[in-house]
Parts: sequence; structure tokens; C-alpha cells
Amino acid sequence: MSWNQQVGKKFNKQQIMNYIFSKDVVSRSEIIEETGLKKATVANLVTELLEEQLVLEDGKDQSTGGRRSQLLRFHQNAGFALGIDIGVNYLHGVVVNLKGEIIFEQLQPIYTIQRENYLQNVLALIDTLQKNVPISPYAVIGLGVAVPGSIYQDGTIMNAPNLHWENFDFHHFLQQHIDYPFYISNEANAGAYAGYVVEHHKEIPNLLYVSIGVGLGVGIVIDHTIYLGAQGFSGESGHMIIQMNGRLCKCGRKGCWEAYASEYALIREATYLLKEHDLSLERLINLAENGHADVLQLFADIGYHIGLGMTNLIHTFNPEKIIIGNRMTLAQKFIAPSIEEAIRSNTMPFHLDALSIDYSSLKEHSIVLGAAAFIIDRFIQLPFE
Amino acid sequence: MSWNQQVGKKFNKQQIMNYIFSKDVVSRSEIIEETGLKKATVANLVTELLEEQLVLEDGKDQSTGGRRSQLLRFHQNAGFALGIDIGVNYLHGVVVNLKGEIIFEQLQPIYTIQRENYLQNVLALIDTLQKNVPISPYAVIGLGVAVPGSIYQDGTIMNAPNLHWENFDFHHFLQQHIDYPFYISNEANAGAYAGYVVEHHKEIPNLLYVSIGVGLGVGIVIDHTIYLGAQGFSGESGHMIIQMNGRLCKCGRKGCWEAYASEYALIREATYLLKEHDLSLERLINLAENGHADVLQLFADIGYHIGLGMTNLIHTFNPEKIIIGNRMTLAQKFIAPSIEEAIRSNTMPFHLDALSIDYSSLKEHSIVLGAAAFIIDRFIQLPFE
DNA sequence: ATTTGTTTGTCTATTGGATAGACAAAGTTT
DNA sequence: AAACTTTGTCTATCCAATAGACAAACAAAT
Repeated sequence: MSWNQQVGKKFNKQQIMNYIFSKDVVSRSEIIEETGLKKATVANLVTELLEEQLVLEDGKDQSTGGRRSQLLRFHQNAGFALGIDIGVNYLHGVVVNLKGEIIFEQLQPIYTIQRENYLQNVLALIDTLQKNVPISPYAVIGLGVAVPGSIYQDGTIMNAPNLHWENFDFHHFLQQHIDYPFYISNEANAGAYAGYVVEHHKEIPNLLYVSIGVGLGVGIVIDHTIYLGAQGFSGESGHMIIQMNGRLCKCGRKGCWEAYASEYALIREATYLLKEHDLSLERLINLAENGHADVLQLFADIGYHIGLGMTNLIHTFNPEKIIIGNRMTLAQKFIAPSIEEAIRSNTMPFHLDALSIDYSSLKEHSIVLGAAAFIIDRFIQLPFE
Repeated sequence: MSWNQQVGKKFNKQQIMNYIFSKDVVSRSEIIEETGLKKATVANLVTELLEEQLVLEDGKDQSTGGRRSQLLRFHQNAGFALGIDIGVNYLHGVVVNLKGEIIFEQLQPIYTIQRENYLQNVLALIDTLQKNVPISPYAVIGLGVAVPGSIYQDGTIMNAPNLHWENFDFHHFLQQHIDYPFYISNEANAGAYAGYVVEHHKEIPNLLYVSIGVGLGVGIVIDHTIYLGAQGFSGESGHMIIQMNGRLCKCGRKGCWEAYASEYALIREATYLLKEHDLSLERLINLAENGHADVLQLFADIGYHIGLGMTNLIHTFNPEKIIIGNRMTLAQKFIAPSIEEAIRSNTMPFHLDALSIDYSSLKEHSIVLGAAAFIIDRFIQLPFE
């Protein structure tokens, strides 16, 4: 790629766009200060953005001793993205505007993971979502789909263990039914991106999102970008071995982090402990809330192992932010103390100086919003001719 | 940062520069094809590069049916970088040209790690290196120093455990003695960068370098850049726990990878096994070469644990290349089979599809060349006004 | 109400780099 | 020697950024 004036112009326009996007309202003068561009340049590029309906004029600012400036606002309803979270026992869809605000939402239970069947539900959901997109200049700008599994970079699902889907060309499937852009991502990566974009407004360039559900996966944001790895299988840290010859993991190997720190691990141990069948995370939380000592200890154990695996990530990544997300956060109050304890006692202290650990504030919306955020970002990155 | 024509020009010039750098000899027409720029543009920018003595004209190409083209060559001796590897019992310095070829080298044993003393040796080495820089347009372009420890991004050594240096403002120290650019890096990061630049000619954007010496550290290259983490302490994966309540590590915690897979671990186990004092890696290799069964088994054990830790990295990074470097590679033939075995049996097979694992071909030059490579890269990136 | 000063925003001429295409130079092939 | 091909230079043109003049819109002082 080489440079020419068109590329330069696009770049500057993008800068201005990003700045307007990042603020609620801005004046042209603020843009001039921020970007270092000259008055005329900013004026020209803003005019184009106004014509493209990506930006709106919105009242005037207070005077600072002279002419009041025209305020600009990002046109957050210029277009809408669809997001779908393919869960093991639920299907979650949203319509969001360009700021990631939910305009329409549908959450439905799923009773069969049989693929053909499930995909019919997905198509019906897409249809519903489309019908709920408001009239706007750009209408549907695309669809993001998150899948709990390993996705090749070309959108083929290599393996979604809990759905029992394998080697399914999801990209090809969607291409046959949709004529707008779409992107298929891994569930942990979607969660990570939601954390990066929605929770932290793109202000933290490097962060980790630890998705603890039935399985355990990690989404890695490095330098403002999801790190995918060579094939797209990054973040399979659930299969990091923390105990040689340890507990058997679903993957067939022994001692994986996931075998000690996931919902699956929790329920397996609880079944053994309580000699009770059909246990669920919700049921166990209920027991814990009623002060069941064994269950409380079990959560503490799971928490400790979660924290222990996190220390391994901390030593490797020296991150400034880790977000814990997905279903296990429902038990936050029962696992948080032991997670903290495990990290405090197993991490070299200086690693903690720059680190903060959060529980995702987006709760069950993390994944679906992240899936949509990929699409929003792509739209905002290059809607230019 | 905004774009203007100057920035654009610089960018194009850089593109041309990088292309000439990456090839041995190139014609202007090849550059035109590669970059998509027009004849006149390429001609102008190449003229500037010639004037700056970064590029040389070097004979003519074969004719392809018309006028023969003037060939261009990167001026690899336009300037020279110094590189220093601060070892625990050695001090290694090189003068390299802009292609990273060693022009002068000095390797000396170090008998005391007492800091003031050691630093006098470093200054003397710098002096010697400077005196061995050939006369050239740019002369000394800078100094890269690699330290076996955790380095803050500002060049302060937080902790170099095997040197017993702590909280030492190395940046400030060098600044008082040197008036050209310098960069202080962690030893594993330097090794990783050498692998990326020298061994793989910047063609592999993401790779891991596992430095196995007395300790164990990992250098991480992501998207053509060393990943430093929030503070600069990335790659402390030697302290990833692979066995809860396992072997005691020097860091005081239990079950660290380093306690199973480093030279320190090797010697500790060997001492226990052979009841012999003052063992060295070299002595053990010697025993292994003479077929000492227990020692062979010991190397196999170490190898297995090296491989096991590597699977953890593979699951997290899904890398396309891992380079094993530093002193332990001296025992390559005794550890390689069990490393491979550990990886094969503990990694999900699809992760291996895109992965290749090498032993550093640079041997004991890895670190010092990597240290210098940082400087070369910075010089090549922006020698423009 | 008028004047002065300040900030915002537009308009115009200039600058500097990329570009198209003419042209010359240096080859090969017929 | 003529025709063709490729390389490299030169010139006029294009276009986005820019400097700076100018007008518009406002506040505060007179």
C-alpha cells in the first residue's frame, strides 16, 4: 500500500470522525485543537461527514467571549447493527445503533442444539431483528455473530464442543441468506471486544477478557485489536495445564484450567459432593445464598482456581485490565474473595501495580454487544467511497 | 497525529526503503510494481535515499528486451549499531552493520556481578566497541543493551534476579556516558526480536521466543512488534504455575514452570541425583554424551516440562512460530525428543497445523543481535528529517 | 447604542507531493 | 539499419492541506 492524497484525506477524515465519535458533542475548534489540522481542512471534512449523515449539527455552544460555535454530534442512529449470541441453551439477538445502544432485543431459550434446527431459529431471529431496524440513512449495516467455539479466520466453525458442531462453514451459510456485511467471532473474543469498546470506550489498548461459562476461554485485545493467532484459535487458555496429571478435562487431557475453574467443573464437583442430579449454577447460587457451607467452600475453591489461572495470564501478559465475564459472574460474591486471594498470593507484587480486575458490567449482554461492535467498528472505519 | 503531504511522502519513502532493505538488489521498476507508485515518484524518492547514502547504485540488471535497469542496493555499511548482552557470568558486545552482520565482537568472562564493578566493564566495552566502528556516513547509530531481568519501559531495571540488581535507573546511567540513541531491553525480548528480524527477516508477524537459561522467560512478538505489557514485564511465563503446590521456585512460590524447565531446575535435580557439587550444564551434556542413563533421563524430564509449558503458550497464543533459545539449546539433542513428545501429546492437534518450532540458529548471538536490532530498526524507521 | 476585542467560520491564493504522459536513452530483435 | 521494448527524466497538471485575509457572531466596556 502506498500513500496518495486520497489516502491522506481519508485518514484525516477518519481522525475527525473518531474524535466526534468519542465525544458526546464537539465544536469544530475542539477538533482543530485535537487533530492539529487547520480550520479550512476541518471545515471541509466536517462538511463531507455532514453530507454523509454520519454527523449532525446540534445547537450552539456557550460563548467563550466571541462567536458561539456550532456543535457537532455523531449521528448514532445513522445505521444499525445486528448482533447474535449463539448460546448452548439460549439464542440472543439485538439491534443496536452506532453507539452500541440496544434498540431491540430478543432472548429465547433453545431446546435442541441439532444444527439444522438451530440454524432455522437463527434465520428466524435475523428476520425479526431486520424488521425492528428503524428507518435511517444506512439502515442495516451488518450482522455480528458470536459462537462458543473455535472459529477459523474465514468464518468456518472448526469446533463448538458444547453445541457439537464441527467443521461447519458458517460463513458460506450466512452468505446465502444475507446481503450485508457480517462477521463470525468466537464468544470470548466478542466479550473481550465489548469490554474494550463498550465498557472502556477504546481507552485501554491491551486487555484480557476471561469468559467463564460451561467452558473457559480468554479474549485477548492487544493494541486496540483482537489478537486472533495464526489460525484464529487464540485464547484457548482453558486448556492451559495447571496441574500435571490432574483432573480429567472434557478435552481428554489432564489438569486443564477449565477442569478446575469452569461451570462444568463446578457442577461436576457439586454433583459429587451433594449426590444430587441436575444441578445448575443457579441452584448452587441459591444454596450458597442460604449459607450452605459445603457449597460456599466449593465456590471458594472454584474461585481460587480461577485466580490461579489468571496469575499465569498476568505473568505472561502483564495486562493493565482483566475483565471476568460470562455466566460464572452470577456467583461473583461467592468467588470474588478467593479469586483475589489467589491472585494476591501467587502474583509477583509489581505485576499488580498497574492491573485492575473487573467483573463485566454488561452481564449477559457482553457477547451479543461485542459481536455487534465488530460490525459497528468496521462500518465506522471505512464508510468512505 | 494528522496527515499532510510531508507525512505521506515520508511514508512512501519508508515503503521504498523497506523494500530495498528486504531484497538484496532491486531495480526501480520492481519498486514501482511492488509499491504501486508511479515512475517519477519512485525516481524522486530513490534519489533522496541515494543522497542520504542509505541506498547505493550497484551495476545493471540483465535486459528483458529493452534498456537495462540500474540496480539498487541497501547501503548496509552506512552506519553501525552497538549491541551488548549483559550476562550473569559473561559480557558480550558486538558492532553490527545495518544488516545485522557482525563487524566486531568481544566476549569476556565476568567474575563479579557487583553492580559498580560490572558497570565499569560495560563502559570499557562500549569504548572498545566505539573504536571498532568503521568510518562511514552515519558512524555509530546507537546502542542496544539486553539485561536478564524485568525492565520498566523507561529503562529502569526493576529487578534482575541473577545479577542481584534492583531498582537501578540504567537509562539515567547510560545517558550520562553516551550521546547517541540507546535502548535497554529484556533479554528474552531481545532474543525474540533477533528471531523475528535476523532469523525470519520480519516475515512472521507473530512469534514467541522461549529463552531457557538459568531462568526461563518468553519474548512475545505480536504484529511485528515486541509486546511489552502495561509496565514492560510481559513474558514472565517462567512463573506460570504448572503444578499447584509443586516444586519450590526461586521466586518463593510453588510449581512455577521455571522450577521444572530451566538450567537452574536441571542442576538442582542433577545435584540431588548425582550427589555431586558444582555441576554445570556443560558437564551434564558431557555426561549425557557419554551415555549416562540417569542424566539422559533427567534431560528428557526437563524437555518434557519445557514442552508442557509450551503447550500452555500454544493454547493461549495459537502462534505460527516458536523459537527456543538461550543456553539450554546446547542440550538440544537430549531435550528435543521429549519436548516434541510433550507438545504432541498435550496440544490439541489443530493448533499444530500452523505451528513450527525451531531452535534458534543464532545460538549465543541471539540476545546481543536482538539488542542491536532494536537500534537498527529505529534508525531505519526514521532517519528522515 | 457604539466601540473594541475575540472567536468562529468561509474564501482565496499558494504550496508541495503524486501523477499522466511526452520524450529521450539504452537496450534487443528482425 | 529499422522496429520494438524497457528504463528513466522532464513538464504540466491535479489535488488536498495550508496560510492568511475577511466576514459573521458574539461579549464586554465605554
